[in-house]
Amino acid sequence: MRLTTKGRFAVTAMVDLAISGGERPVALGDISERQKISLSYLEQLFGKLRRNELVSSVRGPGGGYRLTRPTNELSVGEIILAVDEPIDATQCAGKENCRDDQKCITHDLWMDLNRHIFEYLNAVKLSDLVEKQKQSLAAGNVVELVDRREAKLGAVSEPV
Amino acid sequence: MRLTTKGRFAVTAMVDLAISGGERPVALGDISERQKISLSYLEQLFGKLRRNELVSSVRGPGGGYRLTRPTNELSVGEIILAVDEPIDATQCAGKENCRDDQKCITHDLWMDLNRHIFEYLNAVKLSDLVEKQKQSLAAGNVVELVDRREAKLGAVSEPV
DNA sequence: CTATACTCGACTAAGTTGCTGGGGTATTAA
DNA sequence: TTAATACCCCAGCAACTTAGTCGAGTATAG
Repeated sequence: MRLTTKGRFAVTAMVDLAISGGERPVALGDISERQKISLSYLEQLFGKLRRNELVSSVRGPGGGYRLTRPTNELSVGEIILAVDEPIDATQCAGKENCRDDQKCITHDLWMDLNRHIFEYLNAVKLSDLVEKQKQSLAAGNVVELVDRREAKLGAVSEPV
Repeated sequence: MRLTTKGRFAVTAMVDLAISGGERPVALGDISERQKISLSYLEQLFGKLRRNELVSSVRGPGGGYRLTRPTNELSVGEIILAVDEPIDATQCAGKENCRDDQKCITHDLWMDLNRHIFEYLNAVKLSDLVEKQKQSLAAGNVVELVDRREAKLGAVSEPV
């Protein structure tokens, strides 16, 4: 698991897609304008999202993208994995031959951390983000100004 | 919060330091050999760890690094933050002026995810990793071969 | 005095990020 | 049939990060 801004872009776009999407598919051009993400970059991201079957595409005029699943069955973890792709990050590349005396210490440790984070991100569904976003919008568009003090995804997980 | 291999190196090295460290400070050269991380790279990482006061250094022969705090007061989150440094990752750089109609959607959402992950990583102490590592070693050094099926940080947090 | 080991800075190859541009192809509507 | 829409794909790019090398220091134990 890697966490970079790339995944953030993807999640942002997917939330936008979820909110904007109704009957007709949503064009990347629209998302690009709304979220100020370059169209070509979005195309790259959505290429991966499509190949990972998180979205489906409709070509031609009136075309665009649609979610392949309801938002409550689409997790943030999946989205990030889809765009950030593989990345092994262990020196021994999955093989356990990295060290023979002490071995590479954090092999399992890191796997565990990774796994936990991934599990958390998998538990956060797109619907949670959409819900939260809609609340924000309903609350009068000044969310960021009042929000810093308390902003839980309460339903999703306990605070640690 | 960013999660890359760089943080992993730092955590690896810190676990090694915690395990190897006794009376005398631990030289980077030793960690370098044991963990197969280049000395110069370790120097860079430990420079940051030192400036963030997670370790202290002793120069000269017999010198090296020591943890500034007991392992149960040193979290994985701190280590990663120390080496990965700032990184804001929001387009508006903390300012909330990024969008005026819909604003940048995931502003808070992402902050929340970040915060949660950070809180988790903060809850994982170096002592947890050291403990786990010692168990692994005690279990006969063949951990990686049998481990893939079940490797929890049980004490630290519930599986989601 | 000398060997050890931290300290600091400059430099580098390879990879990633975010983006531009240019060519496609499928589909719809005129 | 043709034009417009919008996905699809690839090549290339500047800026940055990663992981590392190299070299020149400085503090200190013996």
